[in-house]
Amino acid sequence: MAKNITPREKDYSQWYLDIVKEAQLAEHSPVRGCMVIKPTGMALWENMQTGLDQMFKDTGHQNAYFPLFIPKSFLSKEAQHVEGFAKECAVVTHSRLKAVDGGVEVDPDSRLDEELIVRPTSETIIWDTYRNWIQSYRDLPILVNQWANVVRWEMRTRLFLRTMEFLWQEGHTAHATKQEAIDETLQMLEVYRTFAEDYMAMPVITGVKTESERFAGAEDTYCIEALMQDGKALQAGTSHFLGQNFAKAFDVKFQDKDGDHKLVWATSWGVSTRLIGGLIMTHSDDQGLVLPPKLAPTQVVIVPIYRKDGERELVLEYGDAIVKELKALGVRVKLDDRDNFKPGFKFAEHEARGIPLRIAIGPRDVQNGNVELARRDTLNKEVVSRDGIGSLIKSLLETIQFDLFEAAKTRREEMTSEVESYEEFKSVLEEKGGFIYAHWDGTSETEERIKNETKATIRCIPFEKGTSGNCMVTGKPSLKKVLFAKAY
RNA sequence: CGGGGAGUGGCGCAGCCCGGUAGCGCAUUCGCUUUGGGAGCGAAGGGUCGCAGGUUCAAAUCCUGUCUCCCCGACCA
Repeated sequence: MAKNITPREKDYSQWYLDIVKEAQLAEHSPVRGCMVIKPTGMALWENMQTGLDQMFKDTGHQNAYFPLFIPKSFLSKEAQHVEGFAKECAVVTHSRLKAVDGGVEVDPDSRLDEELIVRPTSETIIWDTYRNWIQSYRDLPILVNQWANVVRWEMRTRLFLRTMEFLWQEGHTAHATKQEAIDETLQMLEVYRTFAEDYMAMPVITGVKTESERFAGAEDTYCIEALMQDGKALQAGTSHFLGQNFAKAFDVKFQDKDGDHKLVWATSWGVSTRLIGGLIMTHSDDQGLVLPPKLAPTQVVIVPIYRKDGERELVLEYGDAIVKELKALGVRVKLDDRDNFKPGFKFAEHEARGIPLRIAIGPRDVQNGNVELARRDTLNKEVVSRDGIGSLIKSLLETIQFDLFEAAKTRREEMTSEVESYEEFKSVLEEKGGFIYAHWDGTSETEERIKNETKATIRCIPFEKGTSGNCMVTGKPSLKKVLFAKAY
């Protein structure tokens, strides 16, 4: 195991990869562009799933599951949608292999009449299904979510942030009215904002995407945008108002109270394992991963310290009692009783894995009725009384959760600028990076020009109120400043 | 898909230029000593050198092809 996580500054990518590796979250698979999520990483994702899933249920949604394979013809039904995804699809063309001297080859006789696409997203197959589910206004709304894997044949991949196959959830809802669909879109965006901020302790900016950044097939794409420690933005979640595009493409109509047949209004929304990448880049430091208590698979680890066998039993017994007490309070706690590692090694290892709180217990502590408590986020250590440890830890976990969010928010604010001129924009982008608010004339041409010249994109048109002014590039009128950044 | 770098025991690397039976550190196993910030000594096990061809008496090393990974671009959650 490496002694240290690599220093940042120049080598942010390497720093990121080292954290993923040292924290045992995931590793590259021999399969091109794919990733193996290790048990520790999966435990983290499961906690995220649990939190999100509960929020979906609380807002009236149910889970369902749709096929992995999508007939090619489905994908061609919505013009914008095809254009967006056609270039990155895995296609199944055959159904059999046959043995050929020691190996296998694709059996040419098994060619499929219609190729199957491995879903890059499920709008098409779901809307094809919804057609049969929806007859009357009484069948609406349909509020369904699916937890699934999807495949996008990306040119370049990066662990968690962009892999060929990734895990996600995709919500797909159908509504009788436009307003109801828009409300749903915004409601789910708010769910994502709440999850990012309250669970992940990752502050986000909410807003709407420009036309060029919009989801293929959507009328409006809303998003949450987070800022990573290297000053690059990460699109952490999207919620789309799909209008009637998919209803038209898949002929999904319902008979309304007034007897008229009407097209259904749609939304879709999703977040993926990319959130784990965002979590890593939001909080981690040079000691490794830092996890917010609400999501940490293990919230507290107890490290026993001893010299002689008698001491080992003594501290383990002391530690066991604390484990029981914390478990009874619903704290996820582990006692690290491995005898083949020294305490110092364990300290470093648990820090690299991001466990929010560490309790060290030596004979001295048992003697005095104390424990040593160490916070992962601040790396501060203090000796506290063993009595009342349960309630202290409960409140400390909450404090850490809160402090992580505040620290991340402060970092983001330090990395956020507001500029008036294009020159200023370029120099801030060059020297500081981060989020930059600037006026823009609302055209794709200007947006494209800025992107080509600076690599910065419009992350979103924020919901926040702003004042009008003039586009920093063309001088044309602008209603309010929009959010720019270089992005992952 | 363009430009750059790299694939050698589980991990990190040396060896390659100049061909001659594969080495170091960490990890693993065993023993003893250690244990309040990544332990020490001794012994042992483990590799068709990414893959496929070619040159050669002989290939990790030279040649050709191919796959994968990393970094920078274009594309994207």
